[in-house]
Amino acid sequence: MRDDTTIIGADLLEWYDVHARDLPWRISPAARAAGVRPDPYRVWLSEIMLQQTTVAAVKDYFARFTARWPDVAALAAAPDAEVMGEWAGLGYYARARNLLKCARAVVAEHGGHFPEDHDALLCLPGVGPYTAAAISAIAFDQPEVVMDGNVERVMSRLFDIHTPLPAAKPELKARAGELTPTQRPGDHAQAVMDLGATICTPKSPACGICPLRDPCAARRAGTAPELPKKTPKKPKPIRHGYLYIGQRTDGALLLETRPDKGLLGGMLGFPGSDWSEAPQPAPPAPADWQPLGGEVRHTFTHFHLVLTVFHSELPMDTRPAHGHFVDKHAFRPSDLPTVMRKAFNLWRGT
DNA sequence: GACTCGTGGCT
DNA sequence: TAGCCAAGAGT
Repeated sequence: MRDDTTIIGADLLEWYDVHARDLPWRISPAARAAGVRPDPYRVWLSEIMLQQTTVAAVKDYFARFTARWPDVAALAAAPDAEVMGEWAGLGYYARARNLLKCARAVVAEHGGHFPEDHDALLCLPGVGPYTAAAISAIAFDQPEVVMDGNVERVMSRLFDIHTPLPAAKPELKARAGELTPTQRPGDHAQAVMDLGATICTPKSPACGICPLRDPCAARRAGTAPELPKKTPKKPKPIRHGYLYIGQRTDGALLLETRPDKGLLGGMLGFPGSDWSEAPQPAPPAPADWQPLGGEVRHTFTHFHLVLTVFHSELPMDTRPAHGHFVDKHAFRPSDLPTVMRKAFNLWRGT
């Protein structure tokens, strides 16, 4: 039967066959039709990187990761510090910690192959409802309902749903489920996301060239640009902190590997105070610490941070209370998360 | 359901 | 400029 949802699905796939984005981790719809299957490892890696992260930001990281670790076994065997360093700058570092846990679990518990079963995928570290469904759909062509920000936006507009997020999620998922076909479910999932990324965009949606402009209820009602509704966000407080860049006489830098839990967990950084309204100075070793001119300003998801950065030369016999010295030639600023790299650049004058 | 958890680009 | 936004997961 050709009900409305079937027509929408067909129009979407027809559009996708022509307008699918060419992405490094993707099999084109033509190749897919010819029987080429995506590499589950690359699908998984891309989906983890793409969580709350733009395609543009992911591309270079994906290329470096796959060049350095071509398969899940290679990644599983990598030292933690190398993976965290390669992830530095991409953000949400729990993803990198879970990435390694997941790779090692796939090797240890699944013989180095990603499980095809949705529930088994959901048990893997860092794989939640979205990613499990995405891997099932894209890598294994299973008719799972893939719900991400794009799908939420497209569904809320297609059906003119004004219930604010996140309360609207169950209804939006139900609508998405009705549209999910049994034929080419993987391409369908990617088609909805491509539509959301290129046509049904958050601001100024290109309704005039949308393949779903006829059935779209929000287009008809003129409400597309204001959907989906969202519950208002809290204002971000300002926190302050002190950071200490110590350089030993031989050029080695005093750094610390941050604890796995919490902000920037598992990442390399300069030692410092807590980040709060009124932080206590916390030099990692007694020295003549001097403040750098200027401050480091950085905004995280839920607060603004202002760091006062101190620097000092440290004698060769320094035994720091916190952190460890990293040889001048072994240190790569690119191993630092962005806020720490800002402090490094302030010190070096860039 | 409410928080925590990064970053860079765009308006 | 300041806020909004991106293929969410874990607690």
